[in-house]
Amino acid sequence: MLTEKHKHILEKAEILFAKKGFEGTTVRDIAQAAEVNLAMISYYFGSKEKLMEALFRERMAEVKFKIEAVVQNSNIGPFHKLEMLIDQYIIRVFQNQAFYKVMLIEQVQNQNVFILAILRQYKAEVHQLITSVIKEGLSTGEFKNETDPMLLFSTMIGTVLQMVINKEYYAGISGYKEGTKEDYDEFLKSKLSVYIKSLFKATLVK
Amino acid sequence: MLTEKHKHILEKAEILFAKKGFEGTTVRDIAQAAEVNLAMISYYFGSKEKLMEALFRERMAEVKFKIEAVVQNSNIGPFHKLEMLIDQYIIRVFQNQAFYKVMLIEQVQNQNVFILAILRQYKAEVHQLITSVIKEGLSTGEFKNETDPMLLFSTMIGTVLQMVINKEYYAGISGYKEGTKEDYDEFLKSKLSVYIKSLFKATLVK
DNA sequence: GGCGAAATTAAACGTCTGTTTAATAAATTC
DNA sequence: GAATTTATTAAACAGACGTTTAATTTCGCC
Repeated sequence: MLTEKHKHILEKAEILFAKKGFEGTTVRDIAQAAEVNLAMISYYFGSKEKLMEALFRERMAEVKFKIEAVVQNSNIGPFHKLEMLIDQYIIRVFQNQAFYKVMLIEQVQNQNVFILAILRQYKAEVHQLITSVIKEGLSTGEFKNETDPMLLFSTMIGTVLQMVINKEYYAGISGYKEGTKEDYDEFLKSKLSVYIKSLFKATLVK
Repeated sequence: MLTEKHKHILEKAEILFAKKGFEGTTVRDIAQAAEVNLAMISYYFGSKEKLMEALFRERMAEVKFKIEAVVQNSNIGPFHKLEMLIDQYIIRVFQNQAFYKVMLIEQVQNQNVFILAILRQYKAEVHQLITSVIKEGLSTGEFKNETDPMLLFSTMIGTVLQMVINKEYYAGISGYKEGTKEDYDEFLKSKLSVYIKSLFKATLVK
C-alpha cells in the first residue's frame, strides 16, 4: 500500500516527468523536489522505473470507477451519456494535466512493456464503453450508423490534449487576459465541452 | 549547408528520438545507427542538442512551402482549400511519422527554447493560414460564423496524431489483416481524410 | 526505559554520459 | 605531387547517472 509520503513523491515525480521526460528526470531531481533523501526513492519504490510504474498504477486506478458509473446508469439516454463522458474526460485531463502529458509521451514512445500493458487495457475499456453507448443509440434509432467509434474517440482525446499542450499559445492569440490560471482553464474547459459535444452531435445524431 | 551524410545521421537520430526521447537516446546510439564514428556527431553538429535543432530546422523548412501554395490559389473555393489542407496534413504526418512524434514530445515538454521558438512560429503560420481561409468562407457566405479556428485546428492535428499513436491498437480491434504496413497506412489515411472533412463540413458549412 | 523494526542519512559504487583530444587517413588545392 | 585542409578514428576525459552500503536516527511496542 502507498502511504502519504509515497503519494507525495509520485506527485512531484509526475510533474518532473511531464516537463523533462522519464530519462530527462534524475532520481536526484525527484528527491530534491519531494524533499526526501536520494536513497529514499530506491527504498520506497525499488527503482526509478518501478516508481514510474507505481505512478501509472495509482493514476489509472482512479480513472476506472468514474467512467463505468456513467455508462451503467440506465436513466439517461445514449447521447446524454456521451455528453457526460466528454465532460468527465475534459475535467479529468485538466485536473491531471501533468499525468496526461506523461501518458501521452509514454504512448508515443511505447518503451516500457508494463506501462504498455496498462495503457492497452485502459484503451480497450474506454473504447468498449463508448462503443456500447453508440450501439445503444443505434438500437433506439437515435444515432446514424456511419462513424467508427475509434475516430470519435480519437477526436475527443486528440482535441483536448492539443488544447492543453497549446494552452500558452492559445492564450496569446485569443487575447485572454482576465483572471487567474484557474479561470483560464475553466474558460478552455467550457469551450471544449460545447465544441466536442457539437462535433459528436453532428456526426452521430440523426 | 547539410550534406547527404548530415541528413543520413538526422534520419537515424529522428527514429531514435521518436522511440526513446531526446534524453533517452545517447550519442553512441545515434552513431551506431548511422554507422559513423562517435566523434563525428560532435564534429558535424557541434553537440547532441544542436543536432536536435538541426533536425527541426531541416524538417520545418520542408513543410512551409507546401502549405502556402494551397491557400494562395484563388481558383478554388474556401472549403475545398480546407479539404486540401487536411489531406496535405494527413499525408505529411504519415510520411514523417517519426518526426511528428518527436515534435509532439517536444511540444509537451517545452524545454528547448530554440525549438520552442520554431514551433511557435510554425503554429502561428498554420493558424493564420486556416483563419484566413475561414474568413474567406465567411465573406462569401459559405461558412457559418460559429467555431473558433483554433478548435478545428486542434481537432485536425489531435485526431490524426491520436490515430498514428494508436495505430497498432486500432489494427487489433478493427481486425485489419490484409496487406503490408503501407496498405494499412493508406487505409487509415483515407479513413481520416473522409472523417475529418465531414467534421469540418458539419461545423463550418451552412 | 529499553528493545527490535522501520526510516533516514551521507558516502561510495561502478557504469554510462556527452564531449574532447591527439593521431591518422583521405581529399582538395595549387 | 607536395602541402594544406578536411574527415575519420580510438582513446581518454570529467561529470552525472541509478543504485547500494553501512551507519545513524526515529518510531512503535512491551
